[in-house]
Formats: sequence, C-alpha cells, structure tokens
Amino acid sequence: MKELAKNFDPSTVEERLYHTWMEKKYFHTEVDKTKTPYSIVMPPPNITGQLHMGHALDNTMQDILIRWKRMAGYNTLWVPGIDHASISTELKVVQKMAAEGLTKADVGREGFLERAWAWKEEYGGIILNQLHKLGCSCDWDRVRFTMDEGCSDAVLETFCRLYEKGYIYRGEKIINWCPECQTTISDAEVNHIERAGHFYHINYPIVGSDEKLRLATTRPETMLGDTAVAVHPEDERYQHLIGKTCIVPVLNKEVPIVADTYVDREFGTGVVKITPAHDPNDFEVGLRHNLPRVCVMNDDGTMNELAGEFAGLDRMEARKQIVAKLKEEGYLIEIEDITHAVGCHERCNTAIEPMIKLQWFVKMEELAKPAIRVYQEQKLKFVPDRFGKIYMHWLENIRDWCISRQLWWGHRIPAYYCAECGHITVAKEAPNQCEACGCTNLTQDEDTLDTWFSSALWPFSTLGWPQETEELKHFYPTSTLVTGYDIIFFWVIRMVFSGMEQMGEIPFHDVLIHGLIRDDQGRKFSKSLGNGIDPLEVIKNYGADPLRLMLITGNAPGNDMRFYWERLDNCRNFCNKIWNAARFVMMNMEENQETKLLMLTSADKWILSKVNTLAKDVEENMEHYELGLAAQKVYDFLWDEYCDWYIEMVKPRLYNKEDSTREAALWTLKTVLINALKLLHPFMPFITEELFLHIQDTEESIMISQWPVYKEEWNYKENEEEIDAIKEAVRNIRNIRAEMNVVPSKKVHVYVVSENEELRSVFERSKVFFQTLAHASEVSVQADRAGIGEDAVSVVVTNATIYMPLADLVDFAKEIERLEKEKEKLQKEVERVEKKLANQGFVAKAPQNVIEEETAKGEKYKAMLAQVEERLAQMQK
RNA sequence: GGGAGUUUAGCUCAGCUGGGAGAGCAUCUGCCUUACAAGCAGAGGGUCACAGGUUCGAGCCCUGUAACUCCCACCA
Repeated sequence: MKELAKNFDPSTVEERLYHTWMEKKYFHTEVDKTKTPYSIVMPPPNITGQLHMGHALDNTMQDILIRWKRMAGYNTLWVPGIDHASISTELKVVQKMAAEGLTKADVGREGFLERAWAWKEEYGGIILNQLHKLGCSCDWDRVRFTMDEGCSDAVLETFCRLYEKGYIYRGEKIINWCPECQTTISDAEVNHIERAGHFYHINYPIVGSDEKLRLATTRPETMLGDTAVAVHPEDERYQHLIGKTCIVPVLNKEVPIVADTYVDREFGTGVVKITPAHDPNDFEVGLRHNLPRVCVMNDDGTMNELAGEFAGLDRMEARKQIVAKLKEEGYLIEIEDITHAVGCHERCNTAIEPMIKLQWFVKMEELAKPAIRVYQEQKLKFVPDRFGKIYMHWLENIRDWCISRQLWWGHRIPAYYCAECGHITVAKEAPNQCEACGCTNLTQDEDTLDTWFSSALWPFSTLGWPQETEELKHFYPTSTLVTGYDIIFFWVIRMVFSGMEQMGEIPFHDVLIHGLIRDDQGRKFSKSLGNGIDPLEVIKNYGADPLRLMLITGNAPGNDMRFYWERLDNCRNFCNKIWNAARFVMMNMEENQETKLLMLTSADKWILSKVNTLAKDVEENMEHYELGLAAQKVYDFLWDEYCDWYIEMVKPRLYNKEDSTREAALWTLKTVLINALKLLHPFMPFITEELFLHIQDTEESIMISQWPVYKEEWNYKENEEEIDAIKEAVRNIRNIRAEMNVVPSKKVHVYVVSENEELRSVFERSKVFFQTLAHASEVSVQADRAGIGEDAVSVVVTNATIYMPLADLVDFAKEIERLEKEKEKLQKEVERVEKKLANQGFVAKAPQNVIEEETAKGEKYKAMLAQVEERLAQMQK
C-alpha cells in the first residue's frame, strides 16, 4: 500500500489520472444495444473564445451527469465539439490581417478562408484541451466541428430539403443591417440598449394650405427616404387631411398623407412620417399603401446619392446637418431629450440600421408548430420548468429567420444563379447547368449561412445524419441538453424545430438550464471590466475538484451565482479533509489481512445505515437534476458523520490490536468510504479516483465501478437510534464542559442515570465513547443517583440525566439558575405540544405519522421536564 | 407595454411534494488530542421584504404592495 502525502495536492494527480483514463479509453463509447442509452451533445464552444467560468459550469454539469449514468450502467455517450462561430471568427481573422496591413479584399475569398482554417487549426483545439483540465469525460474520439465534412453535409441537406418544401425562400425584406460588420443579422442578435437621444419635432407643410403637420422623429436623417405621412383613420383632428399631400422639408418632396391604424393617436401628435426603406413598421405601412421605398443609405452607414446634398456623409453627421438645416429653414420646433431603446448589434454594439435587402429566410410559422406541440405534450421538459415559458413565448411570436450573411467564413449558400434566365438552382453539389434553361453560366451565391443554422442540427449531425448510422438510431433523441438561459432563443429553439423537421423527433428529452456566473459584486464577467477569472488559473491554484464542487453547490438551478474565493477555500479544505480521512484509514490497514468473521458494532451498523440512506437520497436528487443538493449531502455525510463522529468513535478499536471488533471497524471504515467516494466521484473525479485506487490497492478505476444503490440489509434503524442517543449525551457533556471552561485535559467522572434498563445497557456498552469523545475519566451507568455527590453539574438528555462532579468549579446558585432556564424551556415545549394535540382540527386532519411524532415528542419533553424538576428539588434541599 | 426572477443570520446563498429555520465565510471562547491547524470542540446571531387570505398547521400555496435584477416588445 502506498503512503499518502499529508495534504492533498491536485497538481500531482490530475494530469496523471486524466492521462490514464484517456489511455484506457474509459471515455470512449461504442453502441451497446444491451444497455439503455444516455447521451449528451456538448454545446460547442466557439473557436474564438477561451474557457470561461460559464463553460466550466456548463461542462461540469454535463460531466456529472455522464459519470453518474456511466457508473449506473448506462451506455453513455458525450459528444464534444467546437463551433466555427462565423461572425466572431471572421472579425478575429480580419483583425489579425489588419495587423499585417491586409484587408479581405487584398487576399480574396480563397486566401481569406485559408487564413480562417489556419485560425481554426491553431485555436480550435485549445478550448477542448482546457476541458481536459476540468476532468471532462467526453468521447474524444468523436470530436466534431460545425464545418467538418459531416456537419457541412448536414447543413446542405437541410438547406435543400427546406428549400424544396418551400420553407426557405429568397426575398426582399427589411432586415437588421450592421454598418460596422457589413452584414445582416437576425432579430435574436439585436440587443435593445437604452441610450440618451433626442426627439426632433418637425413641421411638415400641407400642400395647398397654410396648415402644418407636426410630427416627431428620433432619426431625422431617414426623412430623406420619407414617402408618406400617416395618421390614424379615425383621428378627428386629421380627417380633412387624409388623401392630401404634404411637403417633406429640406428635401422639398411632396408625399401623400395616408390613414393607417398602426398610428397611435395618443402618442405624440398622432402623426408619423413613413420611411418604408428604413423602418420595419413603416415597411409594413408601405406595403399596405403601396408606397415607394427609397433607400438613402449605403452599406457602410453613409448616405447615398439619393440623399442629395448629404450624400457621402455618415448617418450621424447627416443627422446633425439636417437638423441644422431644419432649424435654419424654420421647420424645427423643438428638440426634446429622451432615452430610448436603440437596437444594437450584440457583437460590436453598433446601432443597427433597418434596411431593405434581398436575403434568404426560413419561413417559421409552420416549423414552429411541432416545437410548440412537444412542449405542450410534455415530451420536452425544461429544468427548472419556468424556462419553458420563455421558450413558448418566443415560439408563439416567432418571425421569419434571416439566414444569409455577408460573410465568407461559414457554410456557403448552395444556390446557383443563372446569368441567362435568372433561375435559381439549389443543390448540394454544384450543378453543371441551369435546371431551367440548361446554360452553364452559373454563379454561386456569395453569402454564407447564419452560424446557428449549423448549430441547430448539432444533436443529429454529430451522430452522423443524414447517414442512418447506428449511433443515430441508438442515441437519438439525446437525453439531456445542458445550457445557459441566455442561449434558449439562439439555439435550443432552433434545435427543437430542426430536430422535429428533419428527424421527426425531439433532439433531447430534458433541457437543463443554468444561470450565469458573476463576480463577487454580482457583475457579469466582461473584458471591459477586466473582472474575468480564468478557470485554468483556479485549477492551477486550487485544483479542478474544488472548482467543480464550488460551481455546483450553494446555488439553486437556473439562478445566477457569484464567484467567491472563500467558497473555493472551503471546497479545497473539503478535499483535504477526505484526503486525510482516507490517509487515516490506510494508516491503520495492514497488508494481507485475513478475512475473519466480522463483528459489526452499533457504530458500524449506524454508519452503514447512514451511507445507505445517503445513496438513496443522492440518487433521488440526481434524478431530479438537483446536482448541488446531492453534492451537499455527500459533503455533509463525509465531514460530519464519517469524519467527525465515526472515525472518532472507531479509534480506540483500531489502536487496540487485540480488539475483537478491530477487523469489523476497518472493514466498515473502508466500505463506507468507498461508497461515499463513489457517490462523490461524478462531482470530484480526480481526488475520488486517486483515493479509490489507493484504498482498493487496485488498478480498476472508480469511474467504471458500480454506482451504490440502497441495500435493504444495511438498514439498521435500531442502531441508528442507539448512536443518536450517544451523540446527544456526548454533545451535552461537551457543551457543559465548554460552558464551564473545563479544558480537555481535565478528565471528569461521568455518571449516567437512567431508569430505562435498555438505555442503561446501551450506555454501558458505550462507555468508551464518553471517555474518548467527552473526556470522561470514568463512566458509571446506574439506575439512581446513589453515590453521586452534591457538587455535580447535571444535564438532562432523553430518558437520562448525566452528572459530572466538578467540585471546585460548581457554583450552586448559577447551577440552579441554569436548570431553571432549562426547565422553562422544556415547559414551553410541553405546552406547545399539548396545545397542538388538544386542537381537535389537528388531531382530526393531520396525518397519522405527524400526530405520532408530536405525541412522542410530548412524552419525551415531559420526561425530561420531570428529570429537571427532580434535580432542582435535590439541589434546593 | 408584457413576462420572469429575487427579497431568509453581519456577507454570499441553500431550504426538493406545507409538519418545529440551515450551510459556508465572518465574529467570540477553548484546544497544536498520534488523519487533517486547510483541523477539533463549543457559542452568539434570523417577527424567512410587507399586508391580507387558504389550512389543524405557511419560509414554502393564493391575492395584493414595495424594492432590486433580468428577459422580451415596432410606440415613431
């Protein structure tokens, strides 16, 4: 048996153990139809990112589930992977090129893609290696990338299928345009940020009248694209103007005054300028009234030639100059300061410009229906359930998904345009000729797909789809998806409708949602605040196990949590605690033990019973995804019950080599520890494995050992009660001693007086515990207080009174005072119970077991009260 | 405008289906007891945001109020 170091040092074990696990292929899975499948696909981290606390939490949770199910005998599969993250990566590569003085135009599409792939090769693997450090037990033989051959095939297949069914279409619609990134973005990528702005009140003169229409706008530059002014059809103030025309100032253009219910009569003056090319609502109004669309902006956010004298100016500069001109010409009435929500690109925070462009869309209405249905039918379950509402709300209000991006890094849209007839051919393989006119003059669409288009297929593309692989048949639908609530819109929803459409089945049964990790002040981790904490740094200083335990405990599912170094200290200390407990057990074990008939004592049976219950409780928590509660229970068991009580109780038997129950103690120490380590393994894989290997003196890993289950033969209820009585007595003695400042080195004679014969025999057998745990010099168990001097302090426990002669230390008056207080307390308890039991409603309606419990409590307190009273009577004599 | 979450010990948070309030850290006291001072033994500290209601019984369920946080949303 190898000696253990005095303290746990993660750095010496983690790398070695992980290496062994990899070498022995413990993470690898083959389809095994004899076992129940349990599968998880990892939310693929972006190749641009680095491992942050969110990843650490997300993957720890997945690893816990996988390790648990693996030990419990399931055919477990955890597929790791990475995401090409089209826009983020493209921006990174562009930045990198900029440092070399190059632009995308300089290197061309091919050259750019070469650089992007090089980026992927360089950085893509880094984050996956970081997951090794966390201890993740994913099947590394199955690593996938959203742009690898299989995933790309799945993307093309999906695109073609959706196109054939009419779900994908190309259309000229108003989209979100980022002038900075020069691409479209989806609605989900727009953040509405409250910003200070101005409300510009402007007069639009009516043609053929002296009247003016007063209206207000936050974006005066868009008036250059105005093609109408709208009022509510039932607004009495403007009835006479409907159908007339007015003049757009500065531009001096005549536009119609239309009536549309979109206008809110209550808001502002009830008059709205209509710019169909630059506002989603105006676009709709324009459709209804057949208005022309005038786009006055270039892709880079500058004004175009239709902006007349403002052409070439940036939109913000144009705004200033237009306002100046309005003022100069007397059209500007007022500038009001307001704060309003401005749509911004989540990647670069640039204010997005709604623009009309010809883009590719996914028609969502029909696709959303099955996704709604599976939730309603409870086939898809969210944990915690409240996130299901967010999911539903989004699906019920879904709009068509703009999927084309003006980027190069990504899946290129498989649409080919005919130069002769304009026909669009959509096909997985580049066609040789136009399917309409047969000519060969075809060019492929320049755009790529939204990065989430491929992520949406992840649960089945990683299992081989569109091929009908064994893996796909066996592991789809996957079991659990673990992800943060911030990604439900982007990803979860799209996976569900994609799964339903392509596979005809949900992609996963349960969606386990977690919150965000924040800093100790509750702020989000962010680069600009510089408050980020690198998980690798934590692992280096504390170890992966403490980090994992810290992330998983002390926080309710779905809630955000704060990162506290103090909690990490505590988790590290816990590691050291169990390390030393194991060290203690091993120090006492001998080589070549003979297997003797085990003589289990009450203490042994008590702790076996406890670890047995623990297995049951942990299992139950795990099944409900209450991972933190499960971990907490193992923690409490090991520290409180096993270390602080059991090990202390067992020491005398170990130190006496002649003790006939020594073998039983060692066996129990080992058995219970092994069971607890197994229960802890999913949470803290490294330390549990290291200790397991040492204690068992084996090569066989804990990660493929059998998960503990509840055993009826370890149910020792009576022994539990017995030890509980001992613990109560010991605690009370310690309490008194501490209160009276009796130092541990001062041994005291302890008298236990009880009328209960059975209890006396329990205490009689347990004298040693009073000696070791309560520093008793001698223990006398008797039926009455014969022989106990008057100078004793006393304490009342269930069915017994304990006396300790402490002659010089006892202050009679104080002692009486203490007992009076105790009496008062007990009287209150007795009253409380009696009142409850006298309540007819309670007796009639409360469940039987509750009534029984209360009755038992009442009797217990009454007995204790009698004991206290008796003792007081003695003292007052 | 709609929706969700939070409010429990000095701090950060648990508390699973309603049956006498918990942890870690911090504070105080005493211990270097041959597994662990990253430890052991003890102590103090909470009208569970507020107001009603349901119930024999509410931190937990219902209604309302307040404060904070987040998400969604086209009010120009």
